[in-house]
Amino acid sequence: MLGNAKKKKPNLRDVARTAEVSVATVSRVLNSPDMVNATTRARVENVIEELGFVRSAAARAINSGRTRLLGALIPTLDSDIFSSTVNSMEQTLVDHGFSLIVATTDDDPEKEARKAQELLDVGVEGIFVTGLDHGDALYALLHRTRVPTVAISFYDAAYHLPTIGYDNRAAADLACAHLIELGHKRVAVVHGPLAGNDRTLARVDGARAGLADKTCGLYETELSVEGGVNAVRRIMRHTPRCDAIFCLSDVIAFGVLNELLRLGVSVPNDMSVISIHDLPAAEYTVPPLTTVHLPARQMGCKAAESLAAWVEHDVRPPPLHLASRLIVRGSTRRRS
Amino acid sequence: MLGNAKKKKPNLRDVARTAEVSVATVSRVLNSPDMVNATTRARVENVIEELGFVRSAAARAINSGRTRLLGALIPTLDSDIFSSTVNSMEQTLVDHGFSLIVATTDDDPEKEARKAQELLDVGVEGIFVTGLDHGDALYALLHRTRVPTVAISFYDAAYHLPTIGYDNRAAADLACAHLIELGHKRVAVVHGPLAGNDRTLARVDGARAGLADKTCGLYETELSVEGGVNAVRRIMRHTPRCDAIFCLSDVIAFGVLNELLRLGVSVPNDMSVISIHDLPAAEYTVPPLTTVHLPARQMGCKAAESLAAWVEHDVRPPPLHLASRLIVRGSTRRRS
DNA sequence: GAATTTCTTGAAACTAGTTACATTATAAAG
DNA sequence: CTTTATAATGTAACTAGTTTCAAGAAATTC
Repeated sequence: MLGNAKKKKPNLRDVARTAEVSVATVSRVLNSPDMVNATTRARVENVIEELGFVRSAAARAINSGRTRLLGALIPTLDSDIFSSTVNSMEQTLVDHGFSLIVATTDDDPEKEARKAQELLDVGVEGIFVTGLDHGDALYALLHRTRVPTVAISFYDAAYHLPTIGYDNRAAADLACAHLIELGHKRVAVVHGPLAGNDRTLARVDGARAGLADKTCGLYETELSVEGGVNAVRRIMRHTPRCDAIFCLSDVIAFGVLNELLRLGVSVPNDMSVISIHDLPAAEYTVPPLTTVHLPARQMGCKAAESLAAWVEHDVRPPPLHLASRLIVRGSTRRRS
Repeated sequence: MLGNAKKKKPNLRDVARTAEVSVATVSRVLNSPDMVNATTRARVENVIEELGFVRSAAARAINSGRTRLLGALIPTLDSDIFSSTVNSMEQTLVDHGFSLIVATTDDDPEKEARKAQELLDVGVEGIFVTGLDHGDALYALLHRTRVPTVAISFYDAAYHLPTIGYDNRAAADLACAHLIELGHKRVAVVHGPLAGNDRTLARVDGARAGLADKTCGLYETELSVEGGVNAVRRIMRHTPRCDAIFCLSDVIAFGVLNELLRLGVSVPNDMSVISIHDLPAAEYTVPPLTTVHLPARQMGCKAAESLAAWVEHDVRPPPLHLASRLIVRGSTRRRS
């Protein structure tokens, strides 16, 4: 079983020789069968089958100058936050004849630049990056190679790359406005890691501005359910008298909700909880989570279409703002 | 801004001409700089920089016969179920110098075969498939092209492809044994769609066998939190007197837990809930979820290593069984 | 000072396809 | 029975790199 792969794989010339036709004819059988006489075609097709010939993608690419490959630089797939976006990206891209290479960066600029180089090495024709804040190495690379690149998860018309996403600051504002309108006075803000994460940073800015003096502390934690659980423990130690917790991401909110429940803190009676993202599960928590909906799928879809069009027709897409909107459910309540 | 991409991108020959050296020298500067005189190298490097030369991945691939691309056929990324596996796959693959193309199949054999063809068209050297049950078209394709392929999410030593995964049936058995040991008599089983999903099917088989006459109904629902919520509603209508709910997937269990809480059914006092997967969030539900741990990350990692080695050194990996184990937390309790 | 070794470099032949152009044969039109 | 059109196929030149082999120059050894 080990040594049966000895003979190298056949190429176009091998097929041509065996079928006693020219390479051009074989190529025609592959690409425009109608041009080839039915008898000849059948003979060639038999030989192809017989030899197990598979045409080299690289050789095709070299002629067309096209690889039909796009790359996505994503912080991580190991979280609901990006996986749905990547999913819809991939689905949309297929319709445009592209394949998607995913590369995770862990929000590390160095890793990101390295992976970007790798993407270019394998020949991607376009790149998706996440957020606006990237290392100089990446910018230099993108500039040098002029690869079409769109930035997702963040809308900023002034950015030097087309951005397709939502306004993270505005999303935080929406949530804050809701809390204030409900009469909240002491809001704890829980957010994921700030290091290298401009999306979170923008949300924190939005929260700071929107809450003004109604804040009672910023809590940084991991971007996970566990992170939310831990944050609640800290909040209860430091500012037990706060009346609302604003989570800058749904996954954190899930943990917060669970831990509050465990501690016997009633949501929304004793504590309001609000968040940003609106993951599918947000509708089914207890109580259902009030959150700012971010159109993650739509973003994946639009970004895919934009980059595909850019690569295909050389038209740089305009930045696209996807509106976020507040979804009021049961985790927030008016204070008396 | 539109018309500046008129001139085509420079190639090796252009660089050679401008730098007044041969193509071989330019190639050497790129691949083995030490062989080139420092002065010449500097000159060539300047020209490369100046012209913005980027070497064609396709042309390189054609010579090496390598694309360093692998493809993964995954039901969906839009769920925690596969995203962590894909994430660890990608991370591991990078260390071996491969890039990963993801292709989602929605558990549709036709879509899967189509995407497999697309993967081969772009030149992947190896493929990951999910589960064991695939369409004839896919098998034919894999057989014809002899691409190294490993099947994940399912261990079966007898399968014609190397499998790397856990024993889904045994995982269900583990959970059942626990329920029975706790004295449960009436267990409702909630599972995701069976159509084209051999993993779920195996778990259902395991549950049927393990539970024997202790079952009180099989409930099929969507593989989501919402699916779990809906299932509870149906269970309460049809078999309100059951004393345990066995969810064949954590995401369903999350919904089940939430809906039971909303209905005031105490877990584990009135109802035990057990599940399979052990997603990170399972530790932080209320109560913490008793579940069978599936080593999803480890699977991604091992699968990546196996396929990388197969492609690289032509050694077909042996099937690999990853043990699942019961994690007893707070959602199950002994019946009196 | 001659012989040998090492360092650089280039010409040309590869890799595996696609495609423009030429050629031949057959069929239809005049 | 030519002339013209059409279909089918082949030749060879592309695509963009890598690599082998040989040659020339410089450095080292005898």
